[in-house]
Amino acid sequence: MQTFSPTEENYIKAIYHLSKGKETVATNAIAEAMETTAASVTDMLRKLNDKQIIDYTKYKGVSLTTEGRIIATQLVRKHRLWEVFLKEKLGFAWDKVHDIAEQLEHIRSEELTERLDGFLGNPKFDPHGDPIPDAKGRIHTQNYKLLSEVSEGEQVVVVGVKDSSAKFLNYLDSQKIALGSKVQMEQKVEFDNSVKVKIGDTNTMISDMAASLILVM
Amino acid sequence: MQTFSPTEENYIKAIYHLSKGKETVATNAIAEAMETTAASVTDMLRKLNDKQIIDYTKYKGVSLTTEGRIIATQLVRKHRLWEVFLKEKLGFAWDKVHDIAEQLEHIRSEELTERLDGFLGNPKFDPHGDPIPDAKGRIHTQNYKLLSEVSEGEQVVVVGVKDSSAKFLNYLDSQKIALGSKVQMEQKVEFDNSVKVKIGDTNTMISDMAASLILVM
DNA sequence: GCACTATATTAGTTGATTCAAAAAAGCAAA
DNA sequence: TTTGCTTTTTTGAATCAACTAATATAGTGC
Repeated sequence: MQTFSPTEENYIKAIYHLSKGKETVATNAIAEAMETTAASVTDMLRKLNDKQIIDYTKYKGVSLTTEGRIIATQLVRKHRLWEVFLKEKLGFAWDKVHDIAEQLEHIRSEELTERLDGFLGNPKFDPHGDPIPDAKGRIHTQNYKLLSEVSEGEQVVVVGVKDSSAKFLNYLDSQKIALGSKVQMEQKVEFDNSVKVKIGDTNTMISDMAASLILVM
Repeated sequence: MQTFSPTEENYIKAIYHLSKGKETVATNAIAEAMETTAASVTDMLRKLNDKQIIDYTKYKGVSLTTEGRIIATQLVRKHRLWEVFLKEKLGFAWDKVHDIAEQLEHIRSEELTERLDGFLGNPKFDPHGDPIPDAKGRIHTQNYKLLSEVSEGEQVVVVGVKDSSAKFLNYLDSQKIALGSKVQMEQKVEFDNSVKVKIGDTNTMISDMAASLILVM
């Protein structure tokens, strides 16, 4: 299996992020994002094209190949998992985690990534609220919604949280809310957007703040 | 503050480890340790000498300067802290942690190191039993001894453990042994090397296996 | 001083990354 | 379809880190 230098990986990531929405990414767009010149980018594009990471046609922009997309999502996965670790476990402020994660994402060890994921409780979102791809590179944002968005009468299952601090997890514990819990939306209070839900046989009030951090489907 | 490439850092670490006991380290010794040629080493020595990391006199071998020694111990500190993390938190086997720590030790962030240290409970030893330098680079091996080495009648204070797995820490908890606990050695049993100690007002039997993992002074 | 070993120097290679300047391609309006 | 403009590519080269083979020199034990 071929490996990539940190610089190559950063190019791959940049192309991935710039691809959002667009079919192809322009050379100049990459140059701007990487704070370098178009000439350097063209150089790297030829290299990544040879390695079959991108589909590159001169003057026509680039797109990631399937393999390129896998590499990119794995980088994003690692980056965001490390961000969760830095914030939730080491207590870094959420705005300080990015730069260190930028270094940590280049550590090469699949086993490390998977063990870290498990250790963190398979988080679905990083401290900035961005979704974390799973080991296969899938991001399932669209399937999820927030508990605060569920309609009255609807029954849903808890699949994740956007905040995995000890404080919030303890709160969930005390309310008997866990991953996999079946939750029935009983009533939505207009006044403060809090919600009344039924979990098992008991009714519980949950504030809007908490309900906006609980992911369900 | 000047920074160093991973390769430079590896040279510094090698010189540090080869300095054990000796006054100076020979070029060839470094070449062998780094699996390279003496010529490459000489190159790097000149470079590190210019950066004031080592004292280098041609044909006379090298030694680390004070600054070099600080950098080396910080690298060792980071390496061993990450090893503890990988083993105790992520559940890696002790013989698998070295290679990944070899990568992680090059991550640049003092705050990361100090927060990691705190998160791990300021461990004094890595999974191989090697001592972890503190933030100031000090290694206090000589002050410590194992509980199993204490003489009858002696009173000591618990300052660390060599195994910080949940299993062992739970055991210590149940025996009311914590960091800072005063322990009086009552009796050493010759048959199985277990020890009888007094903690507060209560007497407890501790097996040789456990007593050999508890650091006291 | 001789022979041997350790070390240093020289001169050059490789690979990664970058860039300035010039050329080419694409594009769109006249 | 020509012109003018923008974008992109190519060219040619520079830099840097790391390394090495071959050669020269220093140190050391006898």
